Amino acid sequence: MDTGIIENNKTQMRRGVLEYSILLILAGGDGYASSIIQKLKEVNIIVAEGTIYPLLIRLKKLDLLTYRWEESTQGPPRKYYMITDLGRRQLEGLDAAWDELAKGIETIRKGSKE
Amino acid sequence: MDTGIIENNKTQMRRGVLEYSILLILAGGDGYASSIIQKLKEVNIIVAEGTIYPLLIRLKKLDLLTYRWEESTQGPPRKYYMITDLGRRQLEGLDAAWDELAKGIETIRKGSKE
DNA sequence: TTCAGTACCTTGTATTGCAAGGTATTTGAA
DNA sequence: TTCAAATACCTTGCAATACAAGGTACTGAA
Repeated sequence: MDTGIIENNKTQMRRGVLEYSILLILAGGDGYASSIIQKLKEVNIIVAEGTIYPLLIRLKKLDLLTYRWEESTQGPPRKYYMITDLGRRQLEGLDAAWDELAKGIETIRKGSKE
Repeated sequence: MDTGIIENNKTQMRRGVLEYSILLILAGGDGYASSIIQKLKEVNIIVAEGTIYPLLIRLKKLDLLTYRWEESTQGPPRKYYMITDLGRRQLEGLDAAWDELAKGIETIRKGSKE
């Protein structure tokens, strides 16, 4: 595996915000694994299947998500995930955590250019 | 160990940007472990010693940092780390990676509020 | 019946933040 | 001199987790 420093760090950065991103996406509408991956890809956050499935299961176990099965006209049934009330509440905390982090980085960034 | 979902996620978010933050700080002036921890704390990025030492060693091995010893008037000598030319070049890539991620999150965020 | 497309999921590995614990130097008070 | 506190340095082991790789199952068309 290659993993330049940058590539590796992108993975690390992604790591921190994946759960947050998924909750954000589902707060905007229900989705199933592949559709979530697709939405993330659209904003250049690339995630593998092997990452997303365990993550959805974890969030479900924490009662931040639930799901329902839904038939598809194109292939096997889909597991549509929905955010719960608890999930929405936690999402507020994550919003705040992200804001704080982004602000922190901005501050350091400005300081390093004086 | 407690680890609410939020607390845990803060750790995860931090994880992704630690190397980046350290390089940013050192791009703004040399520093030693404790002074770096202090600067991070000032922007609410809390890091333990056990995190920072291995990280500095790793960045040194990658030639993104070097160091010099310097006497202190207050305690034992300090290992002052300095960013290298290679480090500065990599930092540009990390800047871009961060911008991309932050933009991605912003986009999802807006989408989830329609 | 076979194949392609889509969806689901699991296992094993590598990375890495952090708690906990340890060593060494300096200073100053007893 | 001796000891404690403050300040540095560093290492070990654990837990969390992204991902590559590999697997199962359903549908519809050739």
